[in-house]
Amino acid sequence: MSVIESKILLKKERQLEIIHQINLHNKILSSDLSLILNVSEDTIRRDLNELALENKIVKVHGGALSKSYNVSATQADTYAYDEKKVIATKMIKLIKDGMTILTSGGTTMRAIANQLPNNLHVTFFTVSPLISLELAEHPNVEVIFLGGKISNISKISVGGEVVSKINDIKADLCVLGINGFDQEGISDSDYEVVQVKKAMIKSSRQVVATTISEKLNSDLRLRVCTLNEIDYLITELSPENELLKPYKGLVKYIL
Amino acid sequence: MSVIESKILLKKERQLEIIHQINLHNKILSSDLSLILNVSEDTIRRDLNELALENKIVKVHGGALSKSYNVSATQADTYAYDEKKVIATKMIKLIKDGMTILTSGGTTMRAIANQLPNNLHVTFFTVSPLISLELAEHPNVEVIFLGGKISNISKISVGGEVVSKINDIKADLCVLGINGFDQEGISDSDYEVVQVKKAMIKSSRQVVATTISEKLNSDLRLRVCTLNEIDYLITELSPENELLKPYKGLVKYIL
DNA sequence: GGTTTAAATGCCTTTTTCTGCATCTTTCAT
DNA sequence: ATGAAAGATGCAGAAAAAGGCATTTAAACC
Repeated sequence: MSVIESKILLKKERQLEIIHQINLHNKILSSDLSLILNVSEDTIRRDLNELALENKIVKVHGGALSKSYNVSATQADTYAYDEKKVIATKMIKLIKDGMTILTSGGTTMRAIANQLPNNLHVTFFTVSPLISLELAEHPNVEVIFLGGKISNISKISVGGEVVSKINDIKADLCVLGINGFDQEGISDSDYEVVQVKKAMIKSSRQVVATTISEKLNSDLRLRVCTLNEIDYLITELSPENELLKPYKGLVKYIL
Repeated sequence: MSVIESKILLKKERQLEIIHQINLHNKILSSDLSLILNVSEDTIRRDLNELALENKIVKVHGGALSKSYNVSATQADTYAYDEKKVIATKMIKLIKDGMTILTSGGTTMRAIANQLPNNLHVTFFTVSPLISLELAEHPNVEVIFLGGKISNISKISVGGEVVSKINDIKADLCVLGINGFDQEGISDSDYEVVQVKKAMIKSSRQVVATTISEKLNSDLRLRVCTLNEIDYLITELSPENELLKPYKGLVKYIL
């Protein structure tokens, strides 16, 4: 740790200290720096200007941010794609020839559909146009799309017709992409999506919840189901990971 | 760290956190962000506006959506895209507020869906996952997907269930993408697709056939309908073009 | 060491930015 | 169709940035 002495620092020293602080905290306020370094905010501002000009930091109103903190302009790719690929690999191990599988939408599900091996002979029921297309690329997969009104927000089909159609199905597996997950269970923020997911759970022998660990311990407005309704929880983490401890015993299997 | 440490965040930081939240949940409500980030909804709204302007997110009434809903194949590299855009422009002139429209799949239809002006209030019934997604981008369009088995080949839903569902609809307009077209009428090579298209024609007051001129004078194995069942023929050519002469009088309107 | 010179710093004033509030309009769901 | 929720807009106070100016400081030169 850098001890701040009352001694006066040279300009160069001070700027090094500023960079140090930013690397440490990813951000820093001009006012804090002024206090720490015992110079006026004007001086700090001038320092930050110089450092920004040298591309050492990112200057923002009120202070500065670390360069690494700043997201690249092109974040086009799916968020956390690597994590989702790990999840897909684990998920696919649960799928056996001849199964009937009910699935929702979401980018995690898309990764699963994408990674699916071509030799699997299974039937998928889905409410997501995107997933249906991804699945339809696999020659031995039968894809049934459960039609209905397409929600502008969630891009899956919703409404009474879908729900009643789901009720007529008896699936081996239900694979859910998750938005909110905590000790209380699965939650979501879209009323119509919740209705669909609830129906899917009810119509399946086993339920698999898939989510990247970041979504653990988040609670959204509407409840989809409780933890005891879930058979498998799949994240990109190893089952022994600390973050999964709270769910031990509450969910049958954690993969 | 995504953990909110200090109460006060810099504006840029806050916006990064917003993007993070959206990537995590695919969508987010302004009110939730206001709570999470401890600022007024006005500020959130301004942030969302900025981020939308930078094309980082998609803003909707009440919150924002993740931008990553794009389907792999981008529009621009579809075959004969320019021609299809011309067709789309002509086609869209036939659409009036309040209409119910029945559509098949195909890249021409996709161009139409893409070019659709945002102020149109119409209801689309479609059997194509791709078209449904494209249409769902338009806030004032209601999209109903007619579910069923997704054909691996044509990537639209087919089968008895779809056909009987179509029979229950009464649409103002049927917009067909065409594969084969000659003096005998419309033809196609996939049996299941033909069944669906036949049903669509039967359920619509008016039928619009759209095709690039390349497909004119081609005959495929299976007949979909004869020319007198078609109300409009739309190609990228001017109606006076030599290639369209053979169809004068056989089709009501050539655009 | 003393003087010169340029850089660095602090202070002040003027702009700009940010944010919340109030008001009015638009949109949405019932 | 109508009431409620969300959005847009203008305003004001607070905070931060920018630029000019004067003073101090550090270094360079003799």
